[in-house]
Amino acid sequence: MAEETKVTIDDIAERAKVSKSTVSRVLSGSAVVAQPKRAAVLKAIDELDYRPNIFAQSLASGRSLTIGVLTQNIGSPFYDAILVGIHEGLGGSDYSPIVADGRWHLATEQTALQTLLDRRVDGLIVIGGSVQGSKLLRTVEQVPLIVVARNIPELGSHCICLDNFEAAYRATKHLIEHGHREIAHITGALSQGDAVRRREGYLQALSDAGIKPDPELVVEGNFRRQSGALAVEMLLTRGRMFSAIFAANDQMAFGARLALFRRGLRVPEDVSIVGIDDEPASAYMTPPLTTMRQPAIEMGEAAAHAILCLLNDEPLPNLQFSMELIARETVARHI
Amino acid sequence: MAEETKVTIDDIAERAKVSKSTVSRVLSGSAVVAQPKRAAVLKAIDELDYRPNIFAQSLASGRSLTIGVLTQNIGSPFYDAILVGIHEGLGGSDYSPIVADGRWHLATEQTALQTLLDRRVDGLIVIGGSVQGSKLLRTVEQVPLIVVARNIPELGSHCICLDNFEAAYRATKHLIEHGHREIAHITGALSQGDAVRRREGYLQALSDAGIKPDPELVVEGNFRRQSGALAVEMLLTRGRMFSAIFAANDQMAFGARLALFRRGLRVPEDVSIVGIDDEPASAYMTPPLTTMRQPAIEMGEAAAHAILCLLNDEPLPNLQFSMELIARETVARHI
DNA sequence: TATATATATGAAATCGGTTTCATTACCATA
DNA sequence: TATGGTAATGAAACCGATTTCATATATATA
Repeated sequence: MAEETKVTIDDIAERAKVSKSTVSRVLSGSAVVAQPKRAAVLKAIDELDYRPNIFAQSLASGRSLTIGVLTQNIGSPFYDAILVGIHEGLGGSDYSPIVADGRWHLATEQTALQTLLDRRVDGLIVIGGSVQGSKLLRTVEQVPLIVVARNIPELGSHCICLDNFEAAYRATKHLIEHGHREIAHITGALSQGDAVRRREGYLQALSDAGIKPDPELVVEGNFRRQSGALAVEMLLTRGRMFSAIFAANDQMAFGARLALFRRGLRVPEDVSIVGIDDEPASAYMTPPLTTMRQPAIEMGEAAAHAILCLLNDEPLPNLQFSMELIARETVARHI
Repeated sequence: MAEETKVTIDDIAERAKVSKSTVSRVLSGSAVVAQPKRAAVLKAIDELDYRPNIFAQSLASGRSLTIGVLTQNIGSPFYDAILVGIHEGLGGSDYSPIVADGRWHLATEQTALQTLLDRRVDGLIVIGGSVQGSKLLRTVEQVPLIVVARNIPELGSHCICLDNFEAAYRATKHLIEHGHREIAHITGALSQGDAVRRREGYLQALSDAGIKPDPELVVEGNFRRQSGALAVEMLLTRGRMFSAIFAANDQMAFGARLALFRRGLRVPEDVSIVGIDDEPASAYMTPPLTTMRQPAIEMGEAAAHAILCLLNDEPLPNLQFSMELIARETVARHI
């Protein structure tokens, strides 16, 4: 491409009249170097605008200064928010994240994981996903691992996740407390544990309130907007009455809200809605969506910090988070 | 961490009874290897589950198999959509993207750029941003570069961008054609060229229709939802009548829509809205937002393909994209 | 059959650092 | 003054691949 007079550590050593060992030492601070020499080295580095070759560094030291991030769906607000947090949390450290996308597809996910491992990441953050815990367990022997937004019992303390059951329970209870009894539920993809647990929380809240769950009122979605709209259509054609909808995430709540709009049903006057996530767009739905807030950015940051701790053999900080009910304007009292 | 009997190329060579040169050759396909030996090597690789050390590869070959992506705002739907496209476009190739975030902050952006360069990326994709063209021009001498969502004249053919002037012109014209004459405009952050060009398109469309632009009807936003809401508040307090709003992006259109809702103004009966971007959420606004579609994912994919072409010394494909009007339900005829 | 050419392979150099180990210089203690 | 210990430094080995170059073998040509 161009002149590209590559400056190497030897050039610095020569110019500073020291050995490359010494240059390496001032670079990494791995040993004390006499002040005059250190100064000479620094000066040479500056004058030649020297940039250590990261491959050579990695090869020799065995560290890549890279954190692998395995996400499931780039472009999804919730997952992206976690990524934001991770970037944030890694900022200032020497580590750069390198993210691979599993696209909620097992084979893709495994390939992505392998790619990350092949790149010899120093740490791994897995967001959601469906790779078996056992496989991850094997991974954890190779590289420090933190799991976000998914609970893997075997990995207990290394998981940053929330109580999905409880979140759903509280969301549903919120509706019940507003007088609703016919509460529909749009589930997430039931192949995912989170979706199942949320449904259980919903069911439990109903029975605790003495309401007999009606199977006709729950329809399976897939966590995406469109499925929320479809679900409402289905609910409506089934003909069962309902005064409220608990959607397993905000995306589906948006979809549901649009479908209701199409049918001329008002929110919240005719139908109340509660979602889960509190993604950035939720506050700007019309009307603003009542939802259970997942602190996605904070969780991402926590994951980054946790990985850094693991890398420095420091004890893990507290990784507990909980959901918070954000009562906005999509829930009305039902008479 | 564990047993970790690292398998190296020498182990493979030994087991397959060939030299490491030969192993390297079958690995990279850089030269013909006799069938029996090739088979032996492959067998050994498989049996030992050998994974080449990427640092050693990179150090020796000078290639990192890594594409740097400099974005400006992880978590923003539009930018994230481009990232999705890039991931998509790189999938299947041997290259992995590594993304750094400039956060629309010059110093941060320069640091991020330097990080990417220090990591010796083989190619660079810059999304938006404000680093001077001249600086990028110097960068382009070090590494193949593609710029997305920003036009840098000096880099002409390496830019994937759209005609913002025209998009704004057509969006405004769409409103005019529906009988609107008092059309407000919420600009983006005017420190960004895109925002300026969109405003110019808006202004031009007005004058071409013989409408005298009213400075009171344009308010500066910053491309974020909240600024859209604020802008509407401001417009309303100014007291100037307007029957339509052209927002420089969808995010601000969402904000505007919420503010109108708060004031009891109906969309589109009382006020029509047009945005720009057509981000995924736009189709789920209530009512669905009329907007100019930017093919973000496609642009990201094109950027990835273009970089790959550059890397293979192939000619660049066509990088022309254009915006398309997506007429949904936020524009009504004004009498 | 002798010679030229092409093909497959291995030995060794190289990429640019880190790290071990030995050496030297210096200071404190006996 | 002799001895032990410490601190700073350089030489050289090493990390694990790619690539150049030389060599041996096979094939084609005269």
